[in-house]
Amino acid sequence: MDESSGIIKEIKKKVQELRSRGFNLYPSGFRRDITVEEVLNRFGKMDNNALKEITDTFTLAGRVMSIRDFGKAVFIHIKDGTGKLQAYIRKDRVGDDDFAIFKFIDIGDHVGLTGQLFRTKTDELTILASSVVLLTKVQSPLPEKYHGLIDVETRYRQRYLDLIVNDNVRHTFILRSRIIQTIREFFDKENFIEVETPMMQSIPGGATARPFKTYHHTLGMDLYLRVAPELYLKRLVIGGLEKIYELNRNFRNEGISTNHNPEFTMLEFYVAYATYEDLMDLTEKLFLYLLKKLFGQLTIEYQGNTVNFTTPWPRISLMDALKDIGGIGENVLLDNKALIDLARSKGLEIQDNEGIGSVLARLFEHTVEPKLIQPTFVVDYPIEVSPLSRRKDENSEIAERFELFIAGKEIVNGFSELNDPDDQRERFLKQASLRDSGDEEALFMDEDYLRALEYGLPPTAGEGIGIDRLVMILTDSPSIRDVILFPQMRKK
RNA sequence: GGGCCGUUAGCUCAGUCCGGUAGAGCAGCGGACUUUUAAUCCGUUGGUCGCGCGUUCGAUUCGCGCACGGCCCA
Repeated sequence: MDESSGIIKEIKKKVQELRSRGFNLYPSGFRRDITVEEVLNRFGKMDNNALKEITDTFTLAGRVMSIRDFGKAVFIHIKDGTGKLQAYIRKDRVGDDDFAIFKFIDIGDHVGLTGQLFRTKTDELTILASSVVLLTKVQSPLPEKYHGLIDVETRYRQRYLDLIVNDNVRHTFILRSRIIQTIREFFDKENFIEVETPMMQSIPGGATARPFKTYHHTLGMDLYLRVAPELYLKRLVIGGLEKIYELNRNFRNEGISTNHNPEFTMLEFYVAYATYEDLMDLTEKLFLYLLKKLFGQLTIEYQGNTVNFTTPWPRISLMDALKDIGGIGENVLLDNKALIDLARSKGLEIQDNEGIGSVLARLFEHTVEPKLIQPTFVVDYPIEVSPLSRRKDENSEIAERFELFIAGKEIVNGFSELNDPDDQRERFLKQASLRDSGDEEALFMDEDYLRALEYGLPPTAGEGIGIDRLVMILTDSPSIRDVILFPQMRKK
């Protein structure tokens, strides 16, 4: 314990000194009667003459963020959950004893203050303390006030420090909360109900992704953390819950990058008696609601690009996107061997038994996706990469499916649901054979889900929205770790 | 999995190319100061230079390996 650095030793010395004087460094029961934000709202525009009329005293609490010591008087800034306010503590106001104790204060300590408001010479609204109490003593120093905390590793591992020191981080997570709240509000208004389905599943399903595996001791069975709630939500539609959504965590045992965290937040929603085209309309409506409510405008800046959400958004087929945006010639698109050669020449690893639908999808990811800055729906995905989607009536190799791209990122995946149990069984079988040949992302055969489909899933459309990526775009954050409070890190 | 970069005081960073056991600012500590706000002024403490091995008389510096992190690629 005593191997701590000099600065920590100094603080611990103060702690000992104060304790030996019988001081409680962690008292309970202090109550504030106003927050910084309320002070600023009520008195932020008053000049000193107006403030003199206010004879009330106020009691605030907050963390000490800076100290300017003048001997017999001290200026500090305190910060509470709503803002920052200066306090002026004078020996002749708080008394010799309290002032002597106050001299032990460190940056980072929580204090309670009572006093009246005034403006300083430099016109800053300030509370002139008539009493000061220590509410919580820090025993570790805060990062420096001016440069803040920059080291990204420390910011993620000790997010509390990041939040204390970096106001923009705090704003990002407050905005994240408001985004999620507004999404729920939208779906409530649209008469959806929110449901919760299992995170621990005996057969993981709903997305082609490698799952995390765990074990239930009492039941004596393997369980998987869900990669998607999809198959359970469709069971509920079968059960007659016609408009539902779930907004919660998914887990995928895959790499970590600026766009991927092993656990991430997903919104999925389902509408009975609707098609994927209806969902594209609903998605536009949702985004307009979010943008207007949160920003009061339809354009935002993301990493130097202006993104304009004005509807309608273009709807372009995957093949057209490859041709017009990816710059791939029509003759190549229609020639399987040429496509595979092209993909390999771009550095993609294509297995010999890989289907052409998969090659197309991966070429799309590589050549088109990063270029889709403005909101764009891409439609008509190959059936091969859409094992839960309904086939188009006019082309059985194409799915009634869309994805939405914004700022070069896949944000949304939606489709008309496959509700033919026989077709679904065939798709599962195809996935199972992929799994047998080593594809750990392929879907598991799910007899229980097939049984549910036998009872009749009405024509239904469903959609998933990656909430973390959406929050990235709406908060202008370059990495998913900037919008997840505690991103996954290696053990140190 | 591969490539590149980083890891030095509590924080933010120099120094390392060209080897001789380290500096600054802030923070801290002591002192002065009752309207400052990156307060100011005087003085001052603080380091297993990420870890290990190697080369060398001598390694924070050079080499190799490892750990953690970042960016890019797969």
